[in-house]
Amino acid sequence: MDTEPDRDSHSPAAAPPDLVEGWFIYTIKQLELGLRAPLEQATQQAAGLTTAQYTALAVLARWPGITSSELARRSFVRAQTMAETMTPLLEAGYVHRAEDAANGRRIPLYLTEAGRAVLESLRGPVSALESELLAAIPPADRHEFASNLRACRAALSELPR
Amino acid sequence: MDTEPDRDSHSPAAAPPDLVEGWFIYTIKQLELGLRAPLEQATQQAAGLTTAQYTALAVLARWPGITSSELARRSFVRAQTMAETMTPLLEAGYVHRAEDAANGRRIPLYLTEAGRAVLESLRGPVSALESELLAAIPPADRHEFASNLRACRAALSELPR
DNA sequence: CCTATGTCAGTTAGACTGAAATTT
DNA sequence: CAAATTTCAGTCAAACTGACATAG
Repeated sequence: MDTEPDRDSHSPAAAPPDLVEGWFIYTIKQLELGLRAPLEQATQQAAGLTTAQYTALAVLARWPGITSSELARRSFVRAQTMAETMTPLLEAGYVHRAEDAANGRRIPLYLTEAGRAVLESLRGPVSALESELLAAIPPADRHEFASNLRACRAALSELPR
Repeated sequence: MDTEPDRDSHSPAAAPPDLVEGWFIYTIKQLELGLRAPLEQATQQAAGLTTAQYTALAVLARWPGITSSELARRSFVRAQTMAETMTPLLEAGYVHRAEDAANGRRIPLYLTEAGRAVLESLRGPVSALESELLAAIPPADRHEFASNLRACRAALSELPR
């Protein structure tokens, strides 16, 4: 698996094995691309959601009362993008906009019961997909793997703009 | 970091902490989104490449003689998408199309010297970005982390279509 | 005949930038 | 006045589907 490629005639001096830096970056990109289709299928047929909407709901489930802008920052997209993602979720009644007494601009968001239900309905299909990938990791490594992946995300959010 | 969110009034019985499955899937998505802008900036200003083009070159560096279709499969995109990504790289002279004596349909692809050079010129900026993220992982874990991440990618490529 | 590669064409989800109004 | 949130509007890279010729 992922053995070294053949070094053939077109590689005069044979490129150094570490020519390809960025393995982490493009592996992440490949994973995201590869997950896109099966996740879209799962979320679409189980709940009529796009993956962007599913992700927004999932993050919102962890951070109830968050605003759309904050949700955008956590998700590494612009506020305008998140607003577009949220619109159908608000219309579908999966998300509720509350008023913030202390700040007229902030609009805290919450999952509704319907929103929680739709997320719950996706647990099966999404977990199944996730499990198939995580099955490739030794059980003893999984907790550490998860925390390291989250550590990368945290580092990413602290990058200079 | 990533502490438990407040359980507030809108969560009547307080959702179970594991309501949000799919942490792996949406963390991957967040990482890809968060990496998009800084990577685009690095590749664009150092070499005038898009991230898709950079990724194609990086994969091609590891698998010289691969065809566009095979490259597409490895990258989890359709053949048509990869063809579009390749076109500017061929025109720029970063990639060379060879003839396959054994099979008139297959067109093996190779990095040219210019292609290798442009990849080399990106090592610095890309590694810098990558290093900032990987710095969040204990050095002793890094090798294991890399191999586990690749294992997930391998599992993904073996998913039933 | 069936499959895979390569190519032309059109489409779309989901990001982006720009700009404006509102509030702290 | 500066900074942040929300919203309207337009744009774009980069994926998608469909169709078709050709090689094996």
